[in-house]
Amino acid sequence: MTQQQPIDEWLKELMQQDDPQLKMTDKQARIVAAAAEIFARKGFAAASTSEIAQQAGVAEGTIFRHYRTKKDLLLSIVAPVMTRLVTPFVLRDFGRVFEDRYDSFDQFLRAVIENRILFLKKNMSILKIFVQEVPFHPDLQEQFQKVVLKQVLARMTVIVDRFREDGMLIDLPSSTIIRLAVSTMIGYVVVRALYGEKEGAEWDDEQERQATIDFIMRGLAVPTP
Amino acid sequence: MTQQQPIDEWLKELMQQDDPQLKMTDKQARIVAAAAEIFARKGFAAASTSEIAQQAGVAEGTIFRHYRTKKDLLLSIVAPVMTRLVTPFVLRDFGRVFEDRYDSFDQFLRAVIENRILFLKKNMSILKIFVQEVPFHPDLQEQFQKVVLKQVLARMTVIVDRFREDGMLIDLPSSTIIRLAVSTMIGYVVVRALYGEKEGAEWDDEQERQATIDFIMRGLAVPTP
DNA sequence: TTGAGTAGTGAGTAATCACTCATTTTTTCC
DNA sequence: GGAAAAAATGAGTGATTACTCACTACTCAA
Repeated sequence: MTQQQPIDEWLKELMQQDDPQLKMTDKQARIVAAAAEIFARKGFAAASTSEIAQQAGVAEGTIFRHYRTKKDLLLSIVAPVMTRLVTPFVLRDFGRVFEDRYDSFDQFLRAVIENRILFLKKNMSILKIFVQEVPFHPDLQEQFQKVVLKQVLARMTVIVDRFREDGMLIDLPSSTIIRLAVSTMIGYVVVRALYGEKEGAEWDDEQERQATIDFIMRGLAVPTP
Repeated sequence: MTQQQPIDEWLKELMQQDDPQLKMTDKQARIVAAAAEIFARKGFAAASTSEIAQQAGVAEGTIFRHYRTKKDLLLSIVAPVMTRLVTPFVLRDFGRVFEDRYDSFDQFLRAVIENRILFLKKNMSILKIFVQEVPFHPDLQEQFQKVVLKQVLARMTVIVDRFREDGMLIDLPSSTIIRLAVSTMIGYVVVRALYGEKEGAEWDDEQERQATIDFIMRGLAVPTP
């Protein structure tokens, strides 16, 4: 199964935590892995704790020894992904990006796209769970808005402002520029995930990626009169 | 509640059906309305038939007199929206569009965008249910792929091919052009739905719409060397 | 070796689930 | 107005739900 691998990869990190408070027993890790797989496949509401326990090879009571409620289990899987989503944007190192490292917007775009694609590959199923459950959990929405949206938007606004002031971007509100660029990138990522990685698909990834970046760049370039 | 209105509007059409086989009793209509509201708010799996019956002011047994299972009820709400999604694309009248009516791609884009925005306003909550449930119902996925995707894609490919041959679009695969244009439009629609119609939002709809169309046009125009 | 603390268990709980069906109410049509 | 048909009812069904708890198994420091 294609979903197993990224979960394992992500789990490995969780289990190798040095902080003893976050350290997991073997059975706890199997619970999280089983829950993640079943949540992704059936959705949170349709997933039963008994099925999770069975798939994890664990007694049902064991789940509730580690997580007070089923929702706690969901949050323990889904919440960490949010901070991991923001991480590259708040990193000092990434902050330098828009000061002097990249001198063209499309270089910057390509860096972001490549960085986030790697992230997606490792966190696909957990992100799927997150996207599926956000509409039904106001606390998740709130957390996402405060932790992710605000931070990332603030950082990106700074970048866009700088490029616009340098005459490398069209004169539109930063929010509009970000919306256009981000929705185009999300479209690329979603189509790629849906049709790009199937067997009989004709999807030249590098070509599509380049076309996407070029499209954004032409759309956001200062019009030459 | 903002969700009530579009449901009612859509229900009115259902109830005014002339085909006696599709005619609904008053109570059946109330069941569908209640189900749509609760499915949208809590998700299909978390919605209970008893709650639907209560909100509809109907005995629980009445639901199962009209719908064999809870899933049948879901499908009766969600399936019709798919054909309504395709309708404008297979309409004769719309077919003429790309023969001689519109002579520029951005005129065509604006027509599509305006047409589909009207559709969205009337079918918001049902579309929300559809998007939320598609991942968990393979039969819905299959139906969507066959009924919507194939038809709409085929039609759009013809349009794009014609505009490209007339030298009005960049030389990229039609599928790529469609992906870029559609994902940008979806981004506009989604952001508009999330942040555009709130109270304290600064969202100049006409300006954003024009910026979006312009962005697509610049991105897809033949590059002038 | 012992004892304290943690991890794991699985039968048991009340509540809720989708769905049934015998019965009653309403509508239809002559 | 009365009989046949259709619509609606709600108590009842067994299955399943998330979660509890008394108990056992294991780990590890003293």
